[in-house]
Amino acid sequence: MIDLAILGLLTEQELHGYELKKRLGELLSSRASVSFGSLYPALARLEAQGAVKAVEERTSVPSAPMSGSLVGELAAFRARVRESGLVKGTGRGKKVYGITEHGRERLVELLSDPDVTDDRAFTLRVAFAPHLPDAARLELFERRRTELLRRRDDLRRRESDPGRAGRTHSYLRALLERDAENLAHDLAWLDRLIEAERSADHNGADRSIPVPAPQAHLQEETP
Amino acid sequence: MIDLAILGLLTEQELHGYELKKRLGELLSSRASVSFGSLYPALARLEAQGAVKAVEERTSVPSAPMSGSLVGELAAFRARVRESGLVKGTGRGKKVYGITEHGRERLVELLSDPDVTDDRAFTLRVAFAPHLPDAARLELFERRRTELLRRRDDLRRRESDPGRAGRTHSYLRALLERDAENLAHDLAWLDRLIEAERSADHNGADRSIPVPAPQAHLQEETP
DNA sequence: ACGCGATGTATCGATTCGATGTAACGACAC
DNA sequence: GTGTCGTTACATCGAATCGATACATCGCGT
Repeated sequence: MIDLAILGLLTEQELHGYELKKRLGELLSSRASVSFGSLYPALARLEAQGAVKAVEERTSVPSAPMSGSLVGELAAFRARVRESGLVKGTGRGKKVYGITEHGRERLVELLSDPDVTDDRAFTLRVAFAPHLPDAARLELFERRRTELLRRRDDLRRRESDPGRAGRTHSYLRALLERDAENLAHDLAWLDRLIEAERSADHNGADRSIPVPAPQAHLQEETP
Repeated sequence: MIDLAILGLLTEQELHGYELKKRLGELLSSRASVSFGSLYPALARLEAQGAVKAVEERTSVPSAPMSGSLVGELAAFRARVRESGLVKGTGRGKKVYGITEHGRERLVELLSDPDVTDDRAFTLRVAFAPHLPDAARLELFERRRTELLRRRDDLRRRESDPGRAGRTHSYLRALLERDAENLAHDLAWLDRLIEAERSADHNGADRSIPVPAPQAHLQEETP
């Protein structure tokens, strides 16, 4: 859900569309960002719902000395044209969005919804985890863990399926192997995260330091 | 692209929509399959393009003894209603699709297109790699390798970005770490795949055995 | 005899993507 | 100063896809 991403980013800072997309690109690891074709409609949607609101609209920086009257005339003409709505492109004039109280509520709602098991959504939720209370955060991690375990069982069932054995060539086996390894790796990472979370909760919990140690893990097996 | 998936599966065996979806679910690892909302339109599209064609349409199994004349009346009535186009659902009557010569050409085209760097697409391509000549297959793997290296450099640049240092909390660092590890892991897997491919090409190349050894790797570093 | 879950085809509205258009701005060249 | 190029920025379009839902039949268990 793109709504989650927008609200999460706007909670931390007021931003305009273009900047929003850039930040999302960093968060979601370069690829797998969102396109303008979904971002702008989503912003309009959220604004209509009252979850965000336009804060500022700079049509022209007043400090810039325009020197000539002709330039001023031109700008005024263009403003009139734009106002008339006869032209598509609106040119420069960044719309800065901010989150509302309602938007903040919606964010917590989206962060906690247990029905979404999407990978992208989980990444976003971790990124915005500081906005969740400790209990909800741990619950989120545990739910993810259950989901990953479910997938691993799925995979194992498929690996030891006598039916497909015949029409399975080496490349398919390689893919299966990759999936299994990736899954195991993800589980190990998640377990480290949970462990760090637990030990941070025990004492006073400095939420800004606990980077999980890169080698620790507590992965039980079901052989 | 869903076209790739459909054509690839139909090359190996004639199938109907529902079965197609099931196979795709297995191939793309349970989640990340496709929905009927894209599958059926895609099949119609491909049929219009002449890449696939409906082979068989079983409307009713003739061996089933319907015993009563009333049942026959009812079925006839329903057939009439369906024919009139006033009703949406068309009920049972599986449409089995097969690939055409044109479809086979299109498949090779889709398997080789160098502009698609999508993860899903790569997985599908590996799954259907046996339909590619040796050279094209190796090229595909090498292109993937380049793409993964590009992403790794992207990630490293982001890791050592002094600008973001301030507003980066522990969860963001954990996410970044996860991405880096996943990427390294994927690269190692790919290198094993390439290695297996190369050694298979040297001799007679039994394309059905060479599963890459789980521990080998030849990952050069850019420290 | 009957209901219920699996198998099947199909469509709808909403969302998202990818491409494209428009435009202002900064910077540098000349 | 005035081209014109690259970056920033907003916006929309058509196509692809999703998730939900409808409709219909088969087969099974009870």
